[in-house]
Amino acid sequence: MINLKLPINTPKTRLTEQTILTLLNSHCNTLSKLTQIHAFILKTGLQNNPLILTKFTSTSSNLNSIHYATSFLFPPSHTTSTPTPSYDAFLFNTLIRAYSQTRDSKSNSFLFYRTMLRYGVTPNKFTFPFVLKGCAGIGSLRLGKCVHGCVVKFGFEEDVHVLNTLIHMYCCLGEDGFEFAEKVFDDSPKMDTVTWSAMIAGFVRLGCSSRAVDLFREMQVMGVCPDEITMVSVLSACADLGALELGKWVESYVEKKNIPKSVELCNALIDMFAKCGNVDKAIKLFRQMDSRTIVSWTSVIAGLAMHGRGLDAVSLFDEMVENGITPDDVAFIGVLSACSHSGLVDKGRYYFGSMERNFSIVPKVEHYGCMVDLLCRGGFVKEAFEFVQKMPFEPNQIIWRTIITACHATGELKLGESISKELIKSEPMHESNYVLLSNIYAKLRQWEKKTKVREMMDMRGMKKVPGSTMIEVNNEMYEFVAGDKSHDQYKEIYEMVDEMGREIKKAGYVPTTSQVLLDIDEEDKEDALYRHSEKLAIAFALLNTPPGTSIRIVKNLRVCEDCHSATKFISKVYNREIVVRDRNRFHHFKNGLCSCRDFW
DNA sequence: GTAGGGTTAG
Repeated sequence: MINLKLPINTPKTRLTEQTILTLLNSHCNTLSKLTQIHAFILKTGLQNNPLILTKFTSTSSNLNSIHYATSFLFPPSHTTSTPTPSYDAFLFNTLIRAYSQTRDSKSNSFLFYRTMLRYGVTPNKFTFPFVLKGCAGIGSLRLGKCVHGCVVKFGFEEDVHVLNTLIHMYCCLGEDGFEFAEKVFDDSPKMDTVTWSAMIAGFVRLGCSSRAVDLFREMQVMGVCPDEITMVSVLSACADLGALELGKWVESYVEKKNIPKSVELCNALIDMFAKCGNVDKAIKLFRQMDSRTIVSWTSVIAGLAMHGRGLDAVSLFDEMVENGITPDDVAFIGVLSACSHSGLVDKGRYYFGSMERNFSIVPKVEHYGCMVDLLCRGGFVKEAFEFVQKMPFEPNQIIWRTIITACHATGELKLGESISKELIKSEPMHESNYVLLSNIYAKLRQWEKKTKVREMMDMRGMKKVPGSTMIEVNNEMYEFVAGDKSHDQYKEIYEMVDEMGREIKKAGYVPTTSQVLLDIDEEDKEDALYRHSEKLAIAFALLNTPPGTSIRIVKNLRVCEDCHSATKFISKVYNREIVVRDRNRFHHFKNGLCSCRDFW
């Protein structure tokens, strides 16, 4: 209980006001203390004091206390025997800001902006950045445009803070919103570091990382200095592209320009190195950090998971817990996927169980998804199926696709067929559902049915996402698709591919033609395999990089069985370490072996 | 009392 003794002989109201403000400054970190202070405020009759109202709102840092503060400000009508308090813009701004900073209640920002107008309070220049930040989390373009209209109506369309948040908000509203972000950006009368950062981050969020990098270069040409926040987004873009050389350049740029290495920047560096194939460097940076957050730990754990270093990931997770860091739901996704990629079925079961038992974290659908994947890859397809039927959620599309992939791999083709058909019914515009069904028919050698699936896709105007491989050579990113002839060097590349084929065959490579899901003869199948984008990229790398150096490539889909086998031989015959990032994980090929131990 | 950033199952 808070002990309050009021000194004698002081003007009572003034003194009480100060006491409450002091209390709010020092005792506001939990809901129960806030409740006690509230009781005290009611006792003193100061519940309408504007200073106290604002302080009470601004000190409510977690969601429960914000809700509590709200119910204090806007009590249910039957309890309002006291006169209506005097609300001002400052008070509303405080409340709107509090909600804009929450994870799941951002929409209340807009709600209280409306309440503000209803109470006849005019928004000021601080109001809109908060409201717009809230709107960014709601995801409605219509609402966003409506608030944009309000910005204009109240005459804040030239305020640089407002403009920057406007760009940010539109960037959070998907492709449709993005057009408006670009328009605001292009028309901006004042552009500062934040304006550019917001737009660069927007490109990354939309998955247009190379355009984000282009914009960063443009920013430099325009003479605007990037800061640590800009660099975080640029590093995200590098991570997404798998552009290690560019990422390293960013790291040295940060050093050279003395850009402060915030925790977030270090986390972004860790993530970049892990996603660009150098997880050891990520660990090194992590160990050098003075202070780490849960995100730092999770980034390394997820990085190790991606590289198939499950045991390292698990021991880092344990080390984190031993260090008194409470894992959150994201950290569990990291450790569970680590178990999954390394076949650590029992460990995965243990961590899943410990979520609620030891940390009171209720597993979300993603965690169940990890478990399904873990069981499927571990060969327990039947158990995975039972697990899905018992789980407290409706399984989502991702979970069904995991099971179908497992059915394909383990030969449970009839089961895979029936689930795929159901999936197509429920989600007819998702092309990968058709691809899965078509692959199953290919494995069953039912060419007619397979053709029908493809026809169905054509009829609905859908196309299979083409496989593509990216490679960074001399700080440039090159992209290859199957059968690509757009490159200047294409003749040499195809000659190299032929040579590679001859050399690895001598070493014992046998093409895995069953993977080619077309009804064509074996020789043509072999030809189709040689045109795969990853083989073209590797040939390109062999031609354009010094002997003995490692080759890093990034594939947009999962690496196919034949390319996996061929790459093992190439690594041996040409004495190259080849690091392949596919859609799900990394493969480190060295001396004829792969780090995934053919388990992926 | 204002804006932009880091980890997330296949």
